[in-house]
Formats: sequence, C-alpha cells, structure tokens
Amino acid sequence: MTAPLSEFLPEVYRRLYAAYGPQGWWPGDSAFEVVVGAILTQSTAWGNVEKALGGMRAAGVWSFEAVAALPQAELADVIRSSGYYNAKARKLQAFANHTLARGGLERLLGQDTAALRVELLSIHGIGEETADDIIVYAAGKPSFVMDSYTRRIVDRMGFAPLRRNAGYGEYQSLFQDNLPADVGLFNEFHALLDHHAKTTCVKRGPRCSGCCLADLCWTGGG
DNA sequence: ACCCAGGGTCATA
DNA sequence: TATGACCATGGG
Repeated sequence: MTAPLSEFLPEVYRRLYAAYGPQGWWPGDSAFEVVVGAILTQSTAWGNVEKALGGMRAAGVWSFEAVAALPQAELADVIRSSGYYNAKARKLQAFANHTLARGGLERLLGQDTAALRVELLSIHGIGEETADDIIVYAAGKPSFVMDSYTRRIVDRMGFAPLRRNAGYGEYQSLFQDNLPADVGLFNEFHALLDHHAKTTCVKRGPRCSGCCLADLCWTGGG
C-alpha cells in the first residue's frame, strides 16, 4: 500500500470489526483464568482448553495456591484434554510458585508494561505471545499480541516488507508502532485477526479470496 | 488416515 | 542466530 501504516492498519481494523463485530476476548471471569487459559492454549484448540478449565474448576483447583499444592502428576491428569499435559502442568506450577513467592498476581500485573513483560518472560513456560496475552487480557495494558494467524495475514499483505524469518518483535512492531497504544484496540484487533484467520481466510496460498481484506492482499505472487 | 490447533523449551551447529 | 525434536489430546 502506498498509504502509511498508521492509516492502513486502522482501515484493516475497521473492516474486520464491521465484518465480525466485537469478539469478547478473553473468555474467562478472572485474571487467574486468563493466565491459566493462556498457558493451556499453547498450540492447542480452545475447545480442548475449555474442558481442562472445567476440570480444574470441578476439582477445586482454582487458585495458584491450589495449583502449587497439587502433585504435578495429578494436575497433569486434571488438564489432560488440553494436550502436552505434563509440560503444561509444569508450566502452571512454575507460574503459581513464582507468583506466590513474589507478592501475588495483583502485584505482578500491577507493574508498568515493560517491567511486567520482563518478569513474565523470566517464568518457565511463558514466551512472548503468552506474555502479551497476559499483559493485554489479564493486566489490561497494551502490548500487541502476535501469533501465527496474524503473521499469515501480514505476509499476504503488500504493506509489510519484512525480511525472511522475521522475528516476533518485527511483526509486533508493525502494529504497535503504527497504532495508538490503546489496550481496547489491541484487545479487539488481535481477536478479530484470529477470528478472521480461523473462519474466513484460506490457510494456504498467496492471498485471501472473497473476504473483506481480499483487495488488500498481495497479488505479486499470484 | 492425515492435519493442525489462540507456543515454548531445549539441544545442537 | 536459527533450525529441529519434542511435548499429546481431540475435532475436522
């Protein structure tokens, strides 16, 4: 596109919002549930995560104290349906132990965004995407969430002259540096991109076909 | 039967 | 810095 990204990206957002409406992310009633869901959904369909969350509720494992107290093998059994259950049980307990040892979830999430992100990334099992999920959807602070869906959409657009194998931060900066730092916008934009990729956009090929962004997709490859 | 989901860690070069 | 193996269930 010839228009600057600061105009182009809001246009993408307006189209997605007009097409799909508000997405209501993150599903869940508490910061605890957002954090747990963010870990459990790593490379896993959300439906499988919901079953695991339901299992945790039913088992009374619904606080970081309870998560930390349960033997890891038992926690793994409770979250079985979310897949990678041994790895994820370890991650949940790492987060629980870290949080309990350092003044609780409220203290953690109450920091400024930069300090919060650094601390989240220091916890086993929390990478960049999960950290940004937690910052936006649990802490309510702006840090644009990047994921494979959004990268796929970006790669199809003519506006992104990114190098091959561009990293998380390069894709993230594309949005973050060209949009107002508004957590409500970041919240909805990521959810809309995710919904768009899952429901409408074709998974492969150089461009979308017949969707609200089709005319913005890169046509140089076919 | 095959593909992949709202990733991250760890070993290796 | 950058690849690749590994983690594992459940729905299409």
